[in-house]
Amino acid sequence: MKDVARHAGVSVSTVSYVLNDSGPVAPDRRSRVLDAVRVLDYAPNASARSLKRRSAATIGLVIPDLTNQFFATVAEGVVGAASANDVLVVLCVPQASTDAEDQYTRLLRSQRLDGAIYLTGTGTLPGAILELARFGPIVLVDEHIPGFDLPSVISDSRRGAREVASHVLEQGHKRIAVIGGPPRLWTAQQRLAGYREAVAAYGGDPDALPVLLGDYRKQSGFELAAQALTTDRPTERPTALVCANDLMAIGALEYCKSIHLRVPEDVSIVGFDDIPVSALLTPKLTTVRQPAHDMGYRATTLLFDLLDNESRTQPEEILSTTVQIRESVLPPVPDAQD
Amino acid sequence: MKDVARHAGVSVSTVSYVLNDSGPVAPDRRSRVLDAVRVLDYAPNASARSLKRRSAATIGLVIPDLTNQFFATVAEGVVGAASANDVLVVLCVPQASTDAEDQYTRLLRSQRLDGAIYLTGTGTLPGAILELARFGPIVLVDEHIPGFDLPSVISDSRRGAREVASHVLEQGHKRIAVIGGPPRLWTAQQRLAGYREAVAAYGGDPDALPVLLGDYRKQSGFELAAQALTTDRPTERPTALVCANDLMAIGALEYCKSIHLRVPEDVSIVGFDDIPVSALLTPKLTTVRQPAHDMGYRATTLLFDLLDNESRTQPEEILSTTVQIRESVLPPVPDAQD
DNA sequence: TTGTAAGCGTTATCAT
DNA sequence: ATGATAACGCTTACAA
Repeated sequence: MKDVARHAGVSVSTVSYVLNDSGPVAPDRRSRVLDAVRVLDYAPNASARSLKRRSAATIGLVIPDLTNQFFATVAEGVVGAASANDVLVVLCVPQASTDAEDQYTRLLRSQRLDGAIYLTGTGTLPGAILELARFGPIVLVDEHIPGFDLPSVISDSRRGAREVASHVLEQGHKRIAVIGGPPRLWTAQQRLAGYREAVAAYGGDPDALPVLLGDYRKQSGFELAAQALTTDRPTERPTALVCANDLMAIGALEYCKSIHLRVPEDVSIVGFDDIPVSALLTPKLTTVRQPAHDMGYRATTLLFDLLDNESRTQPEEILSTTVQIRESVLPPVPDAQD
Repeated sequence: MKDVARHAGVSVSTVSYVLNDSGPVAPDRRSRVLDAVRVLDYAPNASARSLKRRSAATIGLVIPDLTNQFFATVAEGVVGAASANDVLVVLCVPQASTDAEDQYTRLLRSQRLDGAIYLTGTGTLPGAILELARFGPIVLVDEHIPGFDLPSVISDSRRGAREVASHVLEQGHKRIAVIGGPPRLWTAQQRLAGYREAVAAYGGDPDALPVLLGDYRKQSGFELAAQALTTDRPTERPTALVCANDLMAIGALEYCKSIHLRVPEDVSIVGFDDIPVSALLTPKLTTVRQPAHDMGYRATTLLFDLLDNESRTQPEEILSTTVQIRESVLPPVPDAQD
């Protein structure tokens, strides 16, 4: 930078002024500086800048599983919003091995990260998140810690769940089993609540709804489907499986195929998330679309608001979900033969 | 840090020595320092450290599309290796809009990134990569620029391609059409070469192999399948579609379904990559597995080698692929009726 | 409008 | 073995 100053015949502060528009500078000198920058092919040193500014223009993105396309899509939204603001995104994937949240607090405290976007999704304990939030702004995506009003962007899971369950009930299904998500996750609770609302609305007893709890992964969908569909009297077998996310729905679908139960003829299945593969399955999965990209994008702009305005913007945004009706649901066959 | 020094009754240099094991320090004083660190809950400032050390302990990961599970899996490998070395990974997703590679060179030059892992995949022009490589070490994953020996981790695409094509030929298919990838991508060339080798090995004329070139995306698989399967005389319709990646294979599969062509009874399809969804499709896709996670991991350790040893380690690693034989291939039906 | 100089929090050199 | 002290490259009062 000194070189630039010398080359342009001005002082370093002048160079800084033009580089940041942070001071008045005569037009001719400004262009001299710009020229020098170009000639010397100068790039400012970001570390020095961060040191001075006490901010690294970098946020963290905590994501439990990149191969889950819902998360991946959120991530693209985050990166999109961040790079539009010249902010870098560092990828944090909590390894089961190392206790990771501790790492992130260190990252926040050491100024390497100005804030973070946090995606839970497979049951991280909220304690870690709260710890994190003490040291810098963090915004939650599709998660909410009851009692602590952390900023977050969520989708209207409850309504989506209610609607998709209503769709199933509307088709005439009476014996429905739910494969829910990890009970400590807010989304899992919301979806469950939505399902129950639907049952109640159709005159059923929400508390009688059979619920099995999984971990949002495919494997648990498979296992819980096995459990749900294995019954002494076949006439009591559920005719529909309502799954709290697509991955588990896919697991359930696989289980059905493995025992030659036809979907949707023998058993209907619905999921939640509308990850890209869901429309590729046979049958195509009826599910609830979450605006994943948007959620990531909005979460990030919310984080930026928190970062530079002290002025609290609305700390919670709710985006809406839409039911995707596809092939995996059909009216149940009459009870008689089975 | 001054506070820590004061609290421990030592000088800042001693604190630095302790924190970095960078100098001799008496055991008692060392523990006094460690205590002070704990008491004051001190975390070193990373910006200052980078400024001094001229390295940010951060690498870039350039990835064209996170929702592609092959890339996502590579990314997990990268993050795994990086965090094992206390190095951060910043996510770079080239937005079509902004000319992105320029951004990355800035990032490298401004010391925010020590190096980068580069995944092409949909045809970024090599020029950009070379430009990048002038300013810092970058390692390519699953890509190779002929003539420039950039460090890279690749999988043995050609062999995988040869093997999967052989499998198809072995089943008795005579009329095969290839849906290839972007011609400027090395992987696309390799796979094509592999297919041709297989044809030659089976006594066919490799140059007579019908090849349509796509862009590795689902949509182009759909369109090219349409093109390949639309022929005046049905007896000349290909009985097998060999696709250079799974996404295009999936597109092809969708096209077949859309016109009620049964897979694999009417037409066999194979892909490449073995992304997770491929085993979920109906029929399950026969494909070639690339060791994606490993590729990311190894690429990253290679990058670290380049970073601290000047000693050139082997600049190109080749990992092996394995054909996954599944349901989407069957022997062709005899020509007569169609 | 422009330049001088004092930090920002580390690390590393050099005396002690 | 330990402690001053000078960088590292930038921003920003403050002075001119």
